[in-house]
Amino acid sequence: MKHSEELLRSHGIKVTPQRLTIVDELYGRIHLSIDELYMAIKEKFPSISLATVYKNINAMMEKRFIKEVKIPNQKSRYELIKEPHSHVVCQKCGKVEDVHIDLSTVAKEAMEKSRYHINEDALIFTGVCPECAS
Amino acid sequence: MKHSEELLRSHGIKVTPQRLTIVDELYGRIHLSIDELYMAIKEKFPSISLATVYKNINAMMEKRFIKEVKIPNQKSRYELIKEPHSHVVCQKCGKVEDVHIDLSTVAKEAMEKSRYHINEDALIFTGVCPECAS
DNA sequence: TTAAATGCAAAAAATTTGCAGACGT
DNA sequence: ACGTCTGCAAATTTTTTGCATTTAA
Repeated sequence: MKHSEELLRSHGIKVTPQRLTIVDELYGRIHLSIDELYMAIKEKFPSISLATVYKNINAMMEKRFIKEVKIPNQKSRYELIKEPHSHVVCQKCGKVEDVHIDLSTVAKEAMEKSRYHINEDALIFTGVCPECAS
Repeated sequence: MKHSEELLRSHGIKVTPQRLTIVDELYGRIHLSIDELYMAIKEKFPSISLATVYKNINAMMEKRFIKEVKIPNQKSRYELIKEPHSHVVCQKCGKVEDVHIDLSTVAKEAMEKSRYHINEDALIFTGVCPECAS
């Protein structure tokens, strides 16, 4: 069984061609905004409606297998949930990439200083990517 | 001269009662969404229009003395720019607080791993505040 | 067979714009 | 006096909703 189909099935959400395309797209490009997603899907699936994309993104977020990445000065993007990681975003070209950094130490410090019981973190670094730097 | 007036003046933006109220509001409550801001200001300044709030928030962001804080599962909030800091947000009551943590070590790690030249970070911890925990 | 998903159009929500009059410098 | 800001209404943009039809299980 295809990876994307398995993902939908295991989260108790109906497997439709539209949804498979959305998930496949997210496997391939990792971070996509609603309209990037919509346009990308329209190529493979011209009849899809924007409302369907919205409905599915919301459904998948409720089922907790994709999540929204809120990026400074950009539209939100969506990604499949995998192991915890942070993001770097290029302020020149807008590119977004994953970066794996252990945040347990800072999370511990945040708990001590804030007295909150922390269970998630979202860290986004803004800077200039190697391509734009050269 | 009032602190808020000085702030506007020093950023080359005209001092109006509406703007003073916006800045004062942000001094007092630290993190406010557009409509929290709008409603709060309406009390002191019933004639203010929502468009004015938007225009001013955008103007102040361009002048770089306030910034948007994008929070998971919530509307964006805005804050006056001060020394760098992170945020904790309570997933029960929605409260947002500052927490001061030194991120230079993780930023360095992000630079090494991503090869980006990092110059900003935005870190938000999600958890449960002491009040909601008890 | 049946509950859920799709696609459309319409509605609602969020944000921006244009412009005449008011106001700050 | 001049250029900017305000407030209103209208325009755009973004997201959600209702509903008839189709589709997955």
